[in-house]
Amino acid sequence: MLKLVEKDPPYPLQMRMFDILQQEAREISSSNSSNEEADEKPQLVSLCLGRSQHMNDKKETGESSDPTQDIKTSLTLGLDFKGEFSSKLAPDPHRKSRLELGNPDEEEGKETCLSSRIRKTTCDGEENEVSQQEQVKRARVCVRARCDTPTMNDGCQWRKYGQKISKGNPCPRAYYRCTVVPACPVRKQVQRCPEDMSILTTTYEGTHNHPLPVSARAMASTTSAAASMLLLSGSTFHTGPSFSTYDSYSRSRPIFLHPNPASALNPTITLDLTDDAPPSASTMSHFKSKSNIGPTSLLGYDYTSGRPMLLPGYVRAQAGPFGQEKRPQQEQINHGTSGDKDQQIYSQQSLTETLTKMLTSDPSFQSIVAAAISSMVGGDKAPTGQGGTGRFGPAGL
DNA sequence: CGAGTTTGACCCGCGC
DNA sequence: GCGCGGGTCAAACTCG
Repeated sequence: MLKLVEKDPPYPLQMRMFDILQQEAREISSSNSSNEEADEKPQLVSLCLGRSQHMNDKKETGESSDPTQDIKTSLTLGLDFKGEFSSKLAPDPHRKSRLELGNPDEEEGKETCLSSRIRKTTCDGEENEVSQQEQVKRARVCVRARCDTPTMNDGCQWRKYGQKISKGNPCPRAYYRCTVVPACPVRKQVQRCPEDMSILTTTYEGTHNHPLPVSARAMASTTSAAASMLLLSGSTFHTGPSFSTYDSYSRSRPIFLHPNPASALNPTITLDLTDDAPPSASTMSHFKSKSNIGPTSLLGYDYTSGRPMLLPGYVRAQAGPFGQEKRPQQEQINHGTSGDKDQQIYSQQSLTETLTKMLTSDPSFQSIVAAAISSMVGGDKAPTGQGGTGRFGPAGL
């Protein structure tokens, strides 16, 4: 860990933050693991915050002795089901059908039959995991945030492979595929909100099967944690009232979680990071009107109180050389000065990191999220017992 | 020239 | 069975 700081002297705060994040994620992961094994609940979802089992395996076998490498490879986007990649659990139906039609797909082959112990366990196949696989297949994490750029910069490299005008939304939906490694199954959909074009909705699906760049880990762990909690609380979302964490964090801007009515078959947890929700909107919008950074960048984290807080200087403190899209062609079109662009990059990084902290470091916030999801699911599937109280603690604040 | 984007066509699931 | 809509493919195109 210290090596990281030395290695990257201009960004010690970021490194320390990830250090803390990693430590807490590890604790949560280990506690989840033990709880699940002990209770043998049918739902084997673990809140691993994106840590992939195969990384742990590598560590155990001594393949990765470098602590730096350990950190760099420890987080993945998506869910971790007992160490199995959701990529294997959630094969592309189209690809599958094409395989059945006799079109060999080398990538698919690589994904399912090459190296790693994870693949081995998957290939062995366990029928009692079918339901879990189905669940993983459908789980998505949707992030709603104000963003002027065509895509939200999450630190990963994405390649656009399609665009579609969806019904009821004049804004086209863009489809991106992770290109960090050719066989990475992670995809994301990006679409602007028709009511407010400044709001960008990014939906992540799948799990990275490769080490993530530093700038991508925050979002990865965030979405992973959110998705995990979603699955812990129930596999099906029904329409219902939105939930706000505002009451609990009265002095911070709220983060909303609400069901996605359009995703009944694909349970989607939506992390609403926009500021258009009452009642703090007025305060924040005032600030925003005078700042080019945007409201999300103003949300910091108070290590003393353990709560989110307004922290105007936070953006700069978290600034780093990461997060550049490999080909920011469209961003250049849409942006005037490079300074503005930098600020937006910082803003997005700060957003994801802050959210990650809130999800991973604050038990009370986890309780809130869990309670919110439970209430959406119907109230009778609260994450209690081994899956709930043990991880999220009592809901009382 | 390689990598990424655009865009029309195609496939598949789902509802009627 | 049919039509619709979402998701993906792949050839053509653009850009550095």
